[in-house]
Amino acid sequence: MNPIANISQQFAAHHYKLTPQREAIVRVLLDNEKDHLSVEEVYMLVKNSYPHLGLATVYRTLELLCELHIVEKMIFGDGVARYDLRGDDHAHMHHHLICNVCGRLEEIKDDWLLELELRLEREYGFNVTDHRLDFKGTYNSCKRSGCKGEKSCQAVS
Amino acid sequence: MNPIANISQQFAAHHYKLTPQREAIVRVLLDNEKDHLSVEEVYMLVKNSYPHLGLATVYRTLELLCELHIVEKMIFGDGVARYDLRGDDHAHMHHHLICNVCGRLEEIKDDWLLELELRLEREYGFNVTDHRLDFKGTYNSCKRSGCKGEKSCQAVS
DNA sequence: TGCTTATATCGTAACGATTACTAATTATAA
DNA sequence: TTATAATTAGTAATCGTTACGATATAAGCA
Repeated sequence: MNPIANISQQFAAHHYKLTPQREAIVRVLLDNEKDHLSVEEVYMLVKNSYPHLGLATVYRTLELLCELHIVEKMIFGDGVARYDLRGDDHAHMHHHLICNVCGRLEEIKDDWLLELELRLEREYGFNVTDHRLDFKGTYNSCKRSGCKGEKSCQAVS
Repeated sequence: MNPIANISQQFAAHHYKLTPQREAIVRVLLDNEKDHLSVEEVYMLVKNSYPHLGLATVYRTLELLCELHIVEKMIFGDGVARYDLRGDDHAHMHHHLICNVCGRLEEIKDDWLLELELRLEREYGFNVTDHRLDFKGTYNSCKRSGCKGEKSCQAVS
């Protein structure tokens, strides 16, 4: 199914409307599916198709999309929240490689932790609904070419 | 070695001084080693032993401790940064279980990912210096007793 | 078609965590 | 002691985010 129609249905199912503003925001997310956009980035991009749209609407719409589980909010510790469309296929598998040198953020679509989740269930009585795994380190290619300086003291995510 | 003396040495080694204010803050961290305190929490606690201490000093000191790798800054997405003493033994193994129901945060001191890190080195040319793994889910005990309502839409960390 | 009510938007003010800045204080060194 | 550097306190400024009041749009109904 056409993703916009699909999302429109999800809105309707929860008695929300897919207004032109909301649709413009969703299209930006669809067009940048690979990225983890911040609110400000979405705001800048959506201005191209809908110049009049307000910042507060972006905040509200992203929160709504999050509530409907269409996007996911992620906090990487860089001071801004980032949002990501969650494809139906890999519902909750968020593995990231974050490079100390160039700051690049690679997403890995692979579930490496199923076995661990079973273990948590057994040993801790903890039923996992979501997980997130971030690796901080250096790409060998970056180390050789030395693109940029290292970032300051920061948590992994 | 006495932890305060140890930390004092690390300060000296980097041409910093362990002032009374800094020591008071470090003691609060030592006394609450199990918790992940926010700046505000440290501030409140340190007021007991050093009532005159200013908030900015807490910020500065925690940043300094972070720079010296004595504490680690963590962003859990609840709007505040949290800090944790990093014991010498488990330098960078941060696994958390975050309960949807009661909000409890359990830390797991165990390195489950050594094999994965080797794989990243081989397959991605990525050398891991740090990682973090958060599981969001429900303790079976909480599910049964139903302590509190579920939190709003939030990222794992 | 009009009237009513609910929903959504806009722009901006308020908020809260963090950072930056200035003056005052303390330690260090000559 | 005097000069210099490091540290602190207090507060103003910053910045991402949220809340608010007024306006606009859509839906329901006579």
